[in-house]
Amino acid sequence: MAINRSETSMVDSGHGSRLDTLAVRLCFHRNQEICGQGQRAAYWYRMMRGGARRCVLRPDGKRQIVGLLLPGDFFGLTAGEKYDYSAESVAEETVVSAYLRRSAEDLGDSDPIVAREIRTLVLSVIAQLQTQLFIMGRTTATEKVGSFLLDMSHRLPNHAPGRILLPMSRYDIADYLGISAETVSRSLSSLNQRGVISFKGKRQVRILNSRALEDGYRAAA
Amino acid sequence: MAINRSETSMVDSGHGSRLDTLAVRLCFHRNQEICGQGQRAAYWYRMMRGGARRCVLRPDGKRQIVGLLLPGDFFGLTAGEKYDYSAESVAEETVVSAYLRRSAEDLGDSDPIVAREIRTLVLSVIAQLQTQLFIMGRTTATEKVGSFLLDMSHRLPNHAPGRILLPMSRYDIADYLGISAETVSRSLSSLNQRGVISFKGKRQVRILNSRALEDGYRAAA
DNA sequence: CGTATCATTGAGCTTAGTCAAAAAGTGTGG
DNA sequence: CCACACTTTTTGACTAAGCTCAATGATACG
Repeated sequence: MAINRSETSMVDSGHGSRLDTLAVRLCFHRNQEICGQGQRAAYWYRMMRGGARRCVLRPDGKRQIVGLLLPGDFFGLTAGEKYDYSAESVAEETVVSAYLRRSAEDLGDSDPIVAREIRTLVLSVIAQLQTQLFIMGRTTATEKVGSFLLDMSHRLPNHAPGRILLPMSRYDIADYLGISAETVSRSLSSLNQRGVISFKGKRQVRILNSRALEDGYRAAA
Repeated sequence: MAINRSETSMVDSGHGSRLDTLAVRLCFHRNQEICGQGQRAAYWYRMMRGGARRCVLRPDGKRQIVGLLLPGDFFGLTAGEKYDYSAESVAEETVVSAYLRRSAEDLGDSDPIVAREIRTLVLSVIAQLQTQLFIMGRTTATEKVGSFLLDMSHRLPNHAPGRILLPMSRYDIADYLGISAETVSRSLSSLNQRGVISFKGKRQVRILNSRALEDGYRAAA
């Protein structure tokens, strides 16, 4: 509550979407559950500010992060009746819009324009998931971290180009990329030393050589 | 053409979907391109028989497999105007249904039931992608291969339970899981020796202990 | 029967994970 | 404002997992 520097971005919700008339605004602190795996999927959500991790519980009890939700991202969309993952806020002052699923679908039935809007929105989720698969399919840890940073720089458009303020911890990044937190740290240090990125504090990153990140920069010696 | 033992499955296309009236049937040999990254996305597709790999070309020139398409799977759905990946058949006698995108969307505009059908179909693609992310997020190679086999056994429902006929090569599996082909082979051999799976030939796998695969079987000693 | 592709196995090397500790932030209460 | 506890991040040393290179078996196809 008593945070003055609110550097997280806010999505413009007033772009005239007919769906937005259904939106209800929800606010969360850090590490709060927005929706839970197995619960009835009554709402669709859109991240408006802050961020969240999408996690599933594995049979062996460990949590696995299967996505990061940033401003603009829709989530909680499922074909079945239940959410197939949980979403937990990673930042203070996380704000999401909630759309009652039933209302949204009814609106889609009565209005083809809304139906197309929903379809486009769902297709954008697919595009995001495919990008994530691409990142995770990269071979070395440094490549993954590099692709991750590039993706973040595209999905967090609020700052100056090439400047990123990461809303999540190294541990979240590690679980997201399927590597250890120590390796994330080492990769970042390596990229920093080589002049590919630079830091201001721990969470603010500046990309100096995006080409090197794209090409899958291999640490030589 | 001259293959008598056709062990690939065929999806029942006659479940009364109104979309199916638009379907055009296309047949492919092995390693043929069904749709290409960057081409105009004029069609939606559904795999009916055989299989395909979904690949993207990386900036460094290497291909990366970001998905395997099996009977029942829809693909080629994109928010933008172009396909963001290529699809290449991996089996002989691969059959896909093609739906002219414009027609499908028009039909969705005029018929809310079709609109919901499309939405459900797109949401099922999301579920599939999430499963894939879950598999790729597993830590060890043997866990990935194990999860992969389980996923295949669910997505290839044509055979007796626990029996899988893999339509793709070890190399395709390797690229799909982001590990080397040798490691795939070693993991399979290890699972075989430990009695978790068994082989009949190279491509036909039987799952003997699905629990061990789910739990993320760790090779001890 | 020969050739090409696919699959398995081995040896050595590189990468990343694990365990451990130190350093740098962050928040709280005195 | 400072001391303290707590979390996050970095770094180091060691270990283990998986990659590369290479050779050997299978399998399919002409």
